[in-house]
Amino acid sequence: MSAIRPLTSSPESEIELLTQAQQLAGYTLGELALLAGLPIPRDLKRDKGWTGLLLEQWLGASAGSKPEQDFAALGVELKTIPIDSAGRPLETTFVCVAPLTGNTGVVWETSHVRHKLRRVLWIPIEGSRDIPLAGRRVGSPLLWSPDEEEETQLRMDWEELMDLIVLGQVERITARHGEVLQLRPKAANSKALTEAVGTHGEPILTLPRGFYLKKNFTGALLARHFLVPGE
DNA sequence: TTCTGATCATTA
DNA sequence: TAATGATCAGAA
Repeated sequence: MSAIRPLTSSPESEIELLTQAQQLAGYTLGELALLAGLPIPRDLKRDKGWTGLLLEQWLGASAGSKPEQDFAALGVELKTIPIDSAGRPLETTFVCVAPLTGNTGVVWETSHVRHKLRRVLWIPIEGSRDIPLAGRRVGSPLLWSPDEEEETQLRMDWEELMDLIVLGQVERITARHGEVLQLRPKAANSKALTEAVGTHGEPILTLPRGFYLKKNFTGALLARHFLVPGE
């Protein structure tokens, strides 16, 4: 019997990472915050990224705002995902910012979306707002890579959205585009603007956008993992 | 009740 | 401003 403790350096293998993640399953966010010496906010209204940062610390992710995978040496991205009592996602999952300029000739194979999602460590976490933040439990982790079907779904949506961006239609894109991947604002507020391409190829200013995984997609991949007998 | 558009904190 | 970490909250 040994106490759990945060990894102080980056894990050197997927096994080490997954093992540590499995150790955290069942603990509450309050317990993990206390053991890590982090203050617990009352709720997430002004600390939306708190859970993600807490788990980063426990798993030895390279902290900070580097445009890299969380575990660069392993090629693994960490994602916490809030779930309801039935294990279904409560929120969409942010993937990365969408490039709105300089996209002539871009292809799926070298896209940021594909790179980010190549290998993901999913950590489900109880997210219902009627559970106090400190009482929310961490679930069993899932180390995932998209299968052929998932990759096809992602590529189709990505190509549709990127086509619209390249053609100057970014402001006509809504969250309803895409079956599993959607484009939505990703900004401090509605006044934060970035450069994009207009209808006639001219530069325009518009809201920064991000790619998000829709709940049907993440819900299915979690369900596939947790419903398979013998796993 | 769900979903889309908007928003919050922090670090370069 | 843009990148990281995401959830909020009003409209549908």
